[in-house]
Amino acid sequence: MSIAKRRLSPEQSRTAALAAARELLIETGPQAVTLKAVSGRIGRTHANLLHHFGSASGLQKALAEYLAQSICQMIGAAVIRLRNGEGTPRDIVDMAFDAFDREGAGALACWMLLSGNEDALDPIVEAIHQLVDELAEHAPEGRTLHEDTLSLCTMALGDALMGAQLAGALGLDRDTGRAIAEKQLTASLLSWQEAAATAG
Amino acid sequence: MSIAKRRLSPEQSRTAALAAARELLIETGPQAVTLKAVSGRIGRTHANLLHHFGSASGLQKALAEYLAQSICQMIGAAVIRLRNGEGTPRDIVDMAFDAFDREGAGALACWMLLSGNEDALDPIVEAIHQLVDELAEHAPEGRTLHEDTLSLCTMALGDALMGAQLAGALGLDRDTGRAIAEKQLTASLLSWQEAAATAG
DNA sequence: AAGGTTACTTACATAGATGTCAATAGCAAA
DNA sequence: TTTGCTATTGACATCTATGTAAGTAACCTT
Repeated sequence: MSIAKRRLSPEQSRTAALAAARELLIETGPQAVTLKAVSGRIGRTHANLLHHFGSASGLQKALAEYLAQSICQMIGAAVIRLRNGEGTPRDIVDMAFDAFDREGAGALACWMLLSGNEDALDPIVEAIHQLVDELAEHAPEGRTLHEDTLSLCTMALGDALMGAQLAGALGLDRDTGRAIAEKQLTASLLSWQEAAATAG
Repeated sequence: MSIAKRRLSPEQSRTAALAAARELLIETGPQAVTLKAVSGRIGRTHANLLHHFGSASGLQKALAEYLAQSICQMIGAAVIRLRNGEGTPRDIVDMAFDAFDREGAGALACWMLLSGNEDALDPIVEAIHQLVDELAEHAPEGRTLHEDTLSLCTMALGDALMGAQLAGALGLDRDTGRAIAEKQLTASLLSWQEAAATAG
């Protein structure tokens, strides 16, 4: 009766599902990431997703992990490039803002928190933690990026969720938030370099 | 058969419902603000809420309006007090952060956006717009608070949603976000006062 | 080729949220 | 008191998301 599809490896299935979930998240928002919608997009049934992810919140958690890791990898690489004199602070700012905005990390994090599914946020925080730790290894003594990271992530999240509406209401350009963040990060990095020059 | 409760005026009913909805929002999050939960808390039925608010999204929109107006009124008063030499910039920062955090405005705004119910966000943006317009009337020439407002609201929203987790992961105090915002706002206000002193 | 593992499906079950509608009854006005 | 308005309720209907269970079939191993 049932015309079973070609069998995919669990790994392939999970990857396809997460890609579809990510698309839905970015296109239509968190509410659109349902078992039915995701499974439909990859040509399977919702029971299939339950088979692979155990539960709906299992899928959410896996999506969080997937997004957080790929984004943090991207940002980490950019920071290291900046250390080596390639690129500008603006690149970092843009990347962080895009991660929370266009890449859907903001919507995801927000979704997790609001749905009370707080432990599903762990992968995101974990990935940020890991990124910062890694970056700290290359930092000058007595100076960390922690406060800059906090400030940048906070502004990027807020901007992703409400930036467009706020800017519109205030008669400002859409990228005013980015510009402010860039100014702050640049100033902070400059003071850092000066401190390092003085110390060295 | 049915033992009808004492009849309240539509105004009383709406007020009681909105107060209950606000409590639920702050205590348990947006997902808890359902017709059943809200009506149960004020001792009515969910059909009663539908009678007064028309629909579930009608209730949400009314809640948004209610929160936005009360919060903006509070902040506006504080800004004016600051202008008159009473209080510190930190008061403004605290108020904005609390509005998005403890007062539930952040969760509400986020909820609106994520549920695709974007027009329900209008009252919030409208209230902010109104507040800023009102404050602008008392501002020195050629200088507005718009960028400061954007920056403050953005950071307050981001901090409300992810501040605790981020600070924890980065080994920072919970109020680091506020401290950063305070530093920025203070600096901006100082440059404003200097400019005003030079011009005057 | 035979058999076992398991990806996959269909069908069913459940729970919660939203919404409709007719009926009841509190309250004010006549 | 009587009458009209409407706040309020209970019962019912629907829709969506999630989850369960058992059967089917694809693929790998032997």
